[in-house]
Amino acid sequence: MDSLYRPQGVEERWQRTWEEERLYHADPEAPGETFVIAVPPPNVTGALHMGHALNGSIQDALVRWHRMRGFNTLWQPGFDHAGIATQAVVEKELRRNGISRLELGREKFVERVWEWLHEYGGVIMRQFRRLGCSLDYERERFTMDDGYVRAVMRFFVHLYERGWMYRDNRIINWCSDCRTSISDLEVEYLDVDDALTYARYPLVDGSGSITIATVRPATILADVAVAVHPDDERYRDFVGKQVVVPVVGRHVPVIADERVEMEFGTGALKITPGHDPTDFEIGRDHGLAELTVIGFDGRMTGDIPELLLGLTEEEASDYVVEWLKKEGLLEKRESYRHSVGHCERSGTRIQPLVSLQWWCEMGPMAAAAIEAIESGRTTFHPPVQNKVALEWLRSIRPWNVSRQLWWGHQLPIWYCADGHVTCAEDEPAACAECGSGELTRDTDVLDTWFSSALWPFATLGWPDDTPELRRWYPGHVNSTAREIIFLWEARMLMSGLELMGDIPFEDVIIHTTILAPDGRRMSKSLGTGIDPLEIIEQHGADATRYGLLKMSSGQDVRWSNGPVEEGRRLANKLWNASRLLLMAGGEEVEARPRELEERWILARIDATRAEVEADLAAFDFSHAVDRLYHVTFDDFCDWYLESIKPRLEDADTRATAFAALERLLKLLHPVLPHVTEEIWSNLPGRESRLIVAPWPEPDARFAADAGALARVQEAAERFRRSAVLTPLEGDEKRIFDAVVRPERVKANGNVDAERDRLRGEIERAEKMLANERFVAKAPPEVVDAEREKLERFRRELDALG
RNA sequence: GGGCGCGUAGCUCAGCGGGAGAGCACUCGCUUCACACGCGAGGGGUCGCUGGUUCGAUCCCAGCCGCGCCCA
Repeated sequence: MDSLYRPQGVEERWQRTWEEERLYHADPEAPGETFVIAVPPPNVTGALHMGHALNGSIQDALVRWHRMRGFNTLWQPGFDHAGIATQAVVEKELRRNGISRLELGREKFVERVWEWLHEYGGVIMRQFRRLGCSLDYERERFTMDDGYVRAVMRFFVHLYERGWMYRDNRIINWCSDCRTSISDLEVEYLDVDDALTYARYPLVDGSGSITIATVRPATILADVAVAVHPDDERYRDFVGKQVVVPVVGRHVPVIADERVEMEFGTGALKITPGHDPTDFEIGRDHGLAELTVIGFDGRMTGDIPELLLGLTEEEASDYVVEWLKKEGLLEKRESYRHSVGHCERSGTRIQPLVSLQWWCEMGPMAAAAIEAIESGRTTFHPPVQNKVALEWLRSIRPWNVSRQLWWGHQLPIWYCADGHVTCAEDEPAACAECGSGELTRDTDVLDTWFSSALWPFATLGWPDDTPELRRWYPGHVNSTAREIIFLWEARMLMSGLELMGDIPFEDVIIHTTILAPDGRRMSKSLGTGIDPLEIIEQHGADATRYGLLKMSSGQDVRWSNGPVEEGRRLANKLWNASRLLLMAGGEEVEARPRELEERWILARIDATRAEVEADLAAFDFSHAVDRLYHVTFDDFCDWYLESIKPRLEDADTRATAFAALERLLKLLHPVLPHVTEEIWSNLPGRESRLIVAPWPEPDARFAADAGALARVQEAAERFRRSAVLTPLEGDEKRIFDAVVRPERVKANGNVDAERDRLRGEIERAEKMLANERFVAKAPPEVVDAEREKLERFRRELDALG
């Protein structure tokens, strides 16, 4: 054994071994209480980033812990098909070869996507393996698998039959770059510097004009009204009158609506239901027309002057502003900074657009999810996230599920020539309404998250009644990043309750966000990302896992190498501690403590077991890992091993030491699986793997000795600090001599320094106890504790003479 | 605009009503027969600011100043 632990090679070897020996594999027939986590399905085109690595470390720690505890444990792997992202990647490749998607045609294009995926897709599962994640890779699922597609169709038809799926012309978020609608959750709001244009709309009766303010002059062409607040005195007389829309000359009414902000601009709002979400709502309530003048390609269209057709919005805006100026209707323009929706994938400014799309009514499903959270059947961690999830569910709006893409689950909707709608899982022979055999399928596909919502049970075979589904649904834990709650957890809850009649998981861990070292988000586009695989190469997967868990305290943290290096030192320390024992030899592994320090370390390890269990159960990984670090360095190495060194040739001592090490390795395994398995394999008489070794049972036999070294440790501290020897006897003296070896230590301090320290302590305690109000009002146990401390310090000072 | 959170040692972070902690970095001493990715010792903090509650506040409350996130 090398004196320096080198994870490279060791880790890959165990990763292969565990998987080849099928130790990651879950069997529905196997006994035991179940523990199930469905991995948040990563994007099939994606590569491992720090968030995945953190989430993988968290889930694997829980999974390994439960597996050791004898649970029937499933960690379900797989991918989602990432409609927009995948289509974009393949389109980009096509363009490099000078081919457009449209030239190729839908069928051929989809074939190309599959080819691309077979070649380049799914790398992330290899990367999860490299992190040591014990997913049941044999069960890998993809949201585009045949069986999964059937589940998605079943879900859609189910919702349709419930009356919750409908087609409607409503305002959507259109990305003219991706050429599809996107959901509200895929819109990212960014501050943008714009100009606010103040334009006068003359009254038709010639009695004056009303001035509106807009950041989008081009949309004036689609105006159908001007709205003012009903309480706004300035405009009271205008309500009910008609104004002339600039450029197009349309006569539109001035209406009153409470949604108008009196303080904004002039207090008069132009209403463009075709291109603004608020205007759309107002328009619907007032029965206004929904004109659109910007098309799916982002260019001007519709019933507008011919010379504007085909212009960009910006060009059209320039034209409108010039026109206003020429006509004397431009009051002013001023710079204006505001928040504007952008497509989170392409970065393009979102075009709100009225468009015919399929919608899902979410209210009833949300109500069930709300109940599940309120009743505590599903709990978010940290608890504040319960509120966040509830808030969103309570204000839920219809979900636009149509995407104008080719890659994804095509809607199970067919239209006949008369426009009748037939919804069916499989292609129907005839129109459900008129019997016509001439049917065309809706060309849209479903939002990727529509299929991900089924992940916890579609991966287990739903809608079939499979042994897996019966055994492993409902699952237990879901772990994710904060911004995914609404996209995924909320929807999995809703679909699980609706289709399975039960929650998909009991606990949702919303993990820490790891920021770049400078405090910005880690992002590929900003160039602030740190590649976890590089960290693994440098320090090992164990150290990386340790570091990530150490950083995972709940609060967002800036990435630093420190915690990872701490993990590397821990692995190295453990390795060398094991070397010491292995080099001493011995064939037995049995706890038969003869000496105080042996009972003490067994008690300390058992206490750590309880603490680590409590931490893991509370999803407090940072503290769990911290305890493991200190019990290994401080208790096991610095005190226990040092104190048994003089007796290492004794068989009982070695057998007990192996037993203690074995327990320590078990506690560390969920965090540092590789180095612990490697050491385990070198212990005498190993026939099974640590990964499936039983987690240590509670062992109270030595609990009474958990504090047995307190006096020795205090004496060591005093001696090292001031060279003052505390009189000790028996075991305490023997341990002190073995660990501290006072004969070899040159004193760093002196008796005077120790006296000064004790005098300071005494002064502080005396001052507190001299305060009558403290003695009268503080809880008696606090006062007593202070008195005891004072006595102890006085005793110690006396002992120094 | 609505909501949430954070400002603690040079750095990254714990602690959250009774003597300010960890890891790293720094200084000093150790070629101690497991480990220098080690062992031991040490320096370093008006716990963002201002008030309030309390016998006692880094911790609770209010306001302010910075920083960030989520949602619209």
